[in-house]
Amino acid sequence: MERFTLSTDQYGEIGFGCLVDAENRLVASAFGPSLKIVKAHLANYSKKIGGEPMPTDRPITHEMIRLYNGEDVTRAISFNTDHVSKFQRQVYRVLERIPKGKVTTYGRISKHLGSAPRAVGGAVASNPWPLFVPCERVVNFDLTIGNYGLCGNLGPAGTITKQALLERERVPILENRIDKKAVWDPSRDNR
DNA sequence: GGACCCAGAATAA
DNA sequence: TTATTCTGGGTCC
Repeated sequence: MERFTLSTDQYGEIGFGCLVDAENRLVASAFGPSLKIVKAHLANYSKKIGGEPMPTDRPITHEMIRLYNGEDVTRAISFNTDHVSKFQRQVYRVLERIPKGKVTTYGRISKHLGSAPRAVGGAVASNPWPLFVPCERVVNFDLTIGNYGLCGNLGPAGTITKQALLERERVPILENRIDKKAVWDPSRDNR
């Protein structure tokens, strides 16, 4: 049984939480409409991968709130990737390269990786590090916002949250649709 | 292996 | 523009 620390924070109505391992690597993060939901979600995740969370305070949730507000983190975050598949890691590596203020589509990522859009959708949906890995920057082929899961729950609240996040990152949005100018292609820009 | 899942894409109207 | 159909690939048992 691995030991993790669970730190949580409240910012306005929103609850934030981070699961961190003994080496100070981020195992998972979550945010949602209440602290209770976030705690339950992370406790459940921890159980799934065979860990035991101990509550503590860590400044990492402050970094999370910065990201939520469309700001940058103040230090490098290292991730514990032990519990995600190889394919997921490939997808997340692409997500991390999406510049702030830009978006890409499931189809573009799948073409870049030689995979299928729905498979990418599945991988993005199971992103353990929302906000730290910017899964909100992936939208539908037709540039509508698409879905966003809050603690694993899909629904209108997720889409509203996703749009708000993108707006704070200064992604141009015209009537529920991303401006074409903001589209970034993983195959064209190999920084 | 095989069944089932997916936060998509393409097509038709 | 919406509704329907078709996908391929990943994951879990």
